[in-house]
This record gives sequence, structure tokens and C-alpha cells, in this order.
Amino acid sequence: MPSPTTDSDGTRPATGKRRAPLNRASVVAAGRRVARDEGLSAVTLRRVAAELGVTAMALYRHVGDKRELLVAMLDDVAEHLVIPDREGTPSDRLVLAFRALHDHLTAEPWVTEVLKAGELFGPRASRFVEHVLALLEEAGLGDERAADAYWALWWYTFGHLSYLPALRPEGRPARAELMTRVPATDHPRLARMLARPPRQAAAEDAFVPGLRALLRGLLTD
Amino acid sequence: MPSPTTDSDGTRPATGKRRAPLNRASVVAAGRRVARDEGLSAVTLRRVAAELGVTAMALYRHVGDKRELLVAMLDDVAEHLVIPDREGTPSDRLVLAFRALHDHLTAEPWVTEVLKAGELFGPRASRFVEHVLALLEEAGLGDERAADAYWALWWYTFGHLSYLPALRPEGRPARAELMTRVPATDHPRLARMLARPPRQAAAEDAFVPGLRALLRGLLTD
DNA sequence: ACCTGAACACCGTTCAAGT
DNA sequence: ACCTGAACACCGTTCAAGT
Repeated sequence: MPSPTTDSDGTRPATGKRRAPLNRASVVAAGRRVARDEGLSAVTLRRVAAELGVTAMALYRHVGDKRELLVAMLDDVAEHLVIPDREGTPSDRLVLAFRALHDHLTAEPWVTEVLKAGELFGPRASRFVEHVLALLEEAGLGDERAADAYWALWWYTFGHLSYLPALRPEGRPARAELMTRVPATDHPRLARMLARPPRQAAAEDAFVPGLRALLRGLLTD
Repeated sequence: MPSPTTDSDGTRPATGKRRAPLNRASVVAAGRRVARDEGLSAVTLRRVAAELGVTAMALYRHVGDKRELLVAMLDDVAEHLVIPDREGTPSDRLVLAFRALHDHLTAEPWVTEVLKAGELFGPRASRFVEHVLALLEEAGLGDERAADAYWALWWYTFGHLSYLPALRPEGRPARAELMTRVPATDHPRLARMLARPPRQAAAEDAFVPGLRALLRGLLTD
């Protein structure tokens, strides 16, 4: 390996063969790239390292362990969330915010697979939480009820996000197989529900009505 | 524990050294035992096999692969759910049902870790889904709205279940560390929320009010 | 028919060693 | 200071072989 140049810690591209120096951001970016292009299961330390032209053990200088890498990848996603807002009722603005959150976390499928409801989100997206709490306050909720409402909204949103992978092409056979196993005579309503087309779009369309219903219930009492 | 049915092949206890013959149920039971006693991470094919006094490869005759074992373990839990009911409004009876579901899935911590919102639950607990759909119908909802409402309720419930592991002792340090990183001046409401004690009991108490709010929103419109 | 032994192709992680 | 090579202790899974 060539490396005789004695530069201090310059970020220069250097001449030809020298690799850019590793840092946390580049490791996280490489992890996201592998996850996006090859799926979450491809995100191994060896694979991410290869992506950077480096050996797996080199990553340990920058991330601690694999779990920390995944958390950092998630934080990276959360940081780039843009929270839309406009004139309107607090309820409408809350719908707007949670739709944006939902769509943002859905943009890269691997996100919904790493996401753990408590551990990885919530407080990490500080701006988002603060925004939501402010709107709930504006809607007339006190500290305690606002906090409960925030969690209810997040649990609902998280639940829906977790449901989406099952609708992806890989999950379809499992669902089809389930349908054949449900005894229609014993469970007529369930049979009717499963008979309805479980299109991805339908599930996404179902998110907002449920969100509105939840808000209706949370804000009126 | 299956009753001593006189089956075709030799199910005799045999004399002394002969191990009871393996079957799917015993493999699933062994998996649940290991998960309950040593946590989900201990559920490896080698460990489960050892629990049965057998080698890992012997399991493949009964479960296909590891994912199938986990699904079977979950189905086993779902099957033993008792759905309580009593006189009352559909709303009250729905709260009763979802509380029971919530408590049942919470009884063994590993369950919330394997649970995938779409893939593993929902239709598998046929009795439960049918019961809920019937109550929603009784409350005046048509097929389509009842199905949407069922999913909304399940997403909310699932989200809360997924949140609980973070409250377990192992997850606490992470939360404490988050608190110190949140800038109180920029996010005063978030800081107040995090300052409140995140006791496990509090989170469980928060489940029912949110559930009621969601139902309020779903049933009135 | 049911189970075993040995092997394969991976993991995350460690540690001493290189430069 | 930063990275590598080699090794460790695991995984899930396969396959031919035993009984």
C-alpha cells in the first residue's frame, strides 16, 4: 500500500492512489449506501469496510460496535427530516408533521427494519418532538396530556411503519398463504377483510384517516 | 402438555435412557423455554437442540428454518390468548380485548422482540381479529371502516408493545444519556417531557388512555 | 425414518503487530 | 495515529453417513 506522504491531517484528495481518510461521517454514509443498495442484511462490518476500501477492523476506530453504527445511520436519517408547516388548525398541522415523518422514514425501506420504537427514535429527533409538543400545547393540552398524546401518535405511526415491510413483495406469499388457512365460516368478518386487496397504496392511505381519528380522540375530551 | 393420545408411532415413555421422540410441539416448547429463561438472543438452533438433548440438525426435520421456529413460537403464544368479554358498550369491550392482548403479549418479554407488525400477527390470531371486527360492526362501522379501525388499533397497540423493551433495565442508560444531550433551551417542552419519570408503570398506564382516545376518534365521525 | 458428524460460509469482535 | 492479519467463538445451514 502506498503511503509515504507526510501530510498533517489535510483533507486533500491527494494524488491518485491515496484513499480519503476515514471518519465517522464517511462510515455512516457508507453504511447507508450499502443498506439502500443491497438491503439491511448486507450491512455487515466487512461489507461496509469493503465499501470504503478498508478492512472491517478499521471501522472500530470510528463506531464502537455494529449497533452504534445502525443507531448513527438512523440519526443521520432523522437529522435530514424537514418538518413542513403552514397556517391552519393545530390538528391539521399535526397531520402534516406526522405525514412528513412517516414519508421520510419510509423513503428508504431499511429504516423501518432497524427502527425500535423506544430506543432509536423519539428524543433523537428533538426538533420534531418539540414541534409536535408545541402544537399539542397550542391545541390546549397541558404538559402531561401533551406528552401522552405525543407517545400515542408516535406509537400509532411506528406501528404503521412496522407494518409496511410485510406488504413489500417478499412478504406477499406469507399473506396469501394465511388467507387459505383462515376458516371463512368461523370468521366471516376476517375473511372479508383479508379478501380486500392489501395494496401498498391502500395501507398508506389508511395511515392518515387513522391519524386523524387518533387526533380527534386526543384533542377532544 | 399434550394429553397421552395413543398415536400411531411409538409414543411410549420407554425404559430409562430413551429420549421422548421429537415433534414440532416439543421443539416449539423448548424454544419458548429457552427464550423465557435466557432471553431471545439465547434462542439458537444449537441451544434449543441442547435443551432437547439432541443436535441442532435434528430440528430441521420439524421446523424448516429458524424463522419458522420463531413464527411458530409466536403462534403458540397467540393461541393461548383468552379474550375477556362482558356486558357493556362496544368501546368498553374493545378496550377490554386490547388490554388483554397487550398484557398477554407482554407477559413474556421476548415476544415484543420477535413481533413484526405485519408478518407475524394480525390474521394469525383469527379469533381475536374476528372478535374485534364484530364489536366494531356492532358500534356501527361498515366493513371498510371496521377494517381500517382494526388496523389503527393494532398499529397503536403494536407501537406501544415495541416501546416497552426500551423501558427495561438494559435500555435505561441509553435514555439517561439522551437526556443530557437534549438542549433544554432550544427544546423546553421536550426537556420537560424527558424530565418526567419514565417508569415502566407509567408507560403501561399510558396505553389505555391512548387506546380510549383512538377509539373515541374511530367510532365518532 | 430419524438423527449425527463434519464441514461450509459466514458473522462480530479481539489483539498483537505493522507503518 | 491509524490500519491490517490472523485468530476466536460463535452463527444458520448442507449433506453424506449412520442406525
